[in-house]
Amino acid sequence: MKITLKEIAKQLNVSPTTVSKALQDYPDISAETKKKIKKYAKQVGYTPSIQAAYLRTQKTRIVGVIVPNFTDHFYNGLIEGVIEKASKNGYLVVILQSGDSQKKEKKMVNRLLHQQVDGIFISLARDTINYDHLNKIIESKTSLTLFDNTTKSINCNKISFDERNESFVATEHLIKCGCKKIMFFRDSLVSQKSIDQFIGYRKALDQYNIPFEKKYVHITENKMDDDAYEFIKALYNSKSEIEGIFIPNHVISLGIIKFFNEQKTVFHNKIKIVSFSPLNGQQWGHSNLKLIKLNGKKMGGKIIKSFLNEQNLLKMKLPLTFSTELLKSKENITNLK
Amino acid sequence: MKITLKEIAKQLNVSPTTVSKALQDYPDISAETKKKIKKYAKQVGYTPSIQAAYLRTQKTRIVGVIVPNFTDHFYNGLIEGVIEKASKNGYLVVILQSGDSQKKEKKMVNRLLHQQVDGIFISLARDTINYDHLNKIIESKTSLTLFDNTTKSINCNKISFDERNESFVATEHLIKCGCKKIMFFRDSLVSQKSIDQFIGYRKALDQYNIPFEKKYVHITENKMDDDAYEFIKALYNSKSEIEGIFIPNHVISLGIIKFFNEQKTVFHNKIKIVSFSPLNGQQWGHSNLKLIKLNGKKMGGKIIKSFLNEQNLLKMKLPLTFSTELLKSKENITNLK
DNA sequence: CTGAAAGCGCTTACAG
DNA sequence: CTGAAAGCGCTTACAG
Repeated sequence: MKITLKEIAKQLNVSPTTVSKALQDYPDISAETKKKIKKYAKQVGYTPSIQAAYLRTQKTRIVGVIVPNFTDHFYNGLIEGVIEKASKNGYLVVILQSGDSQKKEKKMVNRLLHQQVDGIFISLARDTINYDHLNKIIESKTSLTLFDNTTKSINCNKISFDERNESFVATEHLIKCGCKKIMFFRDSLVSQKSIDQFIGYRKALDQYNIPFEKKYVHITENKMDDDAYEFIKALYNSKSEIEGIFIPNHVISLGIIKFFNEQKTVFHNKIKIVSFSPLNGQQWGHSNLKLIKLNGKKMGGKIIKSFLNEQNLLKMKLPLTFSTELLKSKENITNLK
Repeated sequence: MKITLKEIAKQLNVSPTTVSKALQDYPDISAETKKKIKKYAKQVGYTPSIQAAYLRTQKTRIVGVIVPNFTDHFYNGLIEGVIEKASKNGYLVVILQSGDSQKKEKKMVNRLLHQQVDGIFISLARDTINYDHLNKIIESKTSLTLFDNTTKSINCNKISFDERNESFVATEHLIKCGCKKIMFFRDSLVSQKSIDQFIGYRKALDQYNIPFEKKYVHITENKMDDDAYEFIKALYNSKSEIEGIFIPNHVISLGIIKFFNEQKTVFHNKIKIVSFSPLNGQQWGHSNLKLIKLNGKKMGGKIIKSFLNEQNLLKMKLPLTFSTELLKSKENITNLK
């Protein structure tokens, strides 16, 4: 049924070698032969089996992406960007979700390695503190790109937002709006991303001589949105003096917004919020909410770009060099009243 | 570097055949030998190369999903469901987006076929009217499951919502709320899904003796949300007498909601809306909006279930039988005031 | 310019 | 119960 190289060779009275070479444009095949073979191959709709070729090329034309979750729309956009750019370059993309768990993340890396994908791209789970699995990827000569939540301990291509600066700007904005008592939500005590966000927040407070108070930092537990919802509700009922909230995470903001929409008036005009988000703000209907847009799709494209670059170096047998890219959010916060 | 079957055989002084059989639990290998080989394999972390095995087994352990877009959160949930269930069963999932274009859909099917995936799952693009690519899948002995937007012209496993009934119930509900002039949004004139939705809408009107008026049906163009936004805005400005709106599509509802949130008061209390949606309603802050929840994740799981079932029949060399499953929405509409 | 041969890492029908 | 041999569909170093 399925047509093979051998079959084509037979039909055309040449050797399989010649067919294979012609299709790959080897310079030692005559133009005439190439033309004949290519024409016939096209006619019968032949394309070499990727699986069979793998045995020799060691390439599967598949890459894998591991994200913490699918709830955060940021990752949906990112995945879209990865798939779009990968498709254009002939790669298929396998998607996996770590559930923000180091254990699952390790399992998935193993599965991907087992499938012998050409590249693995990971936004680390928020509790990942051991990097054996990442070293294993590198040892197996598979391309590794870390994005969004990365780590300094591993030497590979990295792409993330300039979390420190973005958090500084967000916090500074709340301060400039007159807020002094500013809540900060944190989803992890160990992830690089969360640490950088915290540093940015602290830096802004310091710069404006606002004392840091531990009680204004809330660590969200597993169900980030529910946790945030309950927390803000309790805060509201306790007649807290909070003036501003900085939420560096879309999922957490879902919980907060849910509460605000339930309350309508009261809280609305009192508390100012800045949140990182992949969405447009207007849909939420909360005038004191300002979203700093994070463009996941763009980051997705950059991931593939860095991967293709590495593949190219590999092919040319050149030494690998790694880069760390810091992206900016899409728009600055300016119109928070 | 990478350990092979041959290498293990050498270390253990047995033949590669024996190792292969032991690892697959062939009954003709002694328990003792099996134990020894398995232990060693585990110790050195050996797993057979999927790529190499393919040449004989013709299985890649990869399946592909093609959805119209990633904008509709319904598909995000669905993809999550597919990945979760597939992972549990040792399959990796490749995700592709057709952009609701038949042309792109065909290209992607070809790419997936080229990779020789074990199964392909498609929600057809809304303009797909030619099914050659689907027949090609079937001819190549690859499992095909159609979901969400399917077609009667192809014989394979199918899973979708009971669109006719859901649309009937939605329309009926608006009628029971006192609406007579009910708008219906439609995203395609040719897709089975859209046709069924239209039939349900018509049926409800007929049953309650409400004359069907063509002007109450609006066909959304490419950018569904923007189109819907502009349309509802114009409708509002023209002081239309519309009383209720039935939106059978989440992306369209995004445009409508955007407008309502801009208007706040006026429209709010006048027009009742029912929309299919994968989201929770409370976040939108529109009291006259009722969402009929479509559980994408559940559908995703069912897709894999039907696939595994087919793979099983194939393995047993039993004749294939196909099923068409109609799912219900998660909750009935009851609390629309 | 062309092709015979080896080999990538497995699986399985067959022989013993 | 074990293993030699063929073969899955390609690619490429080598010979001519």
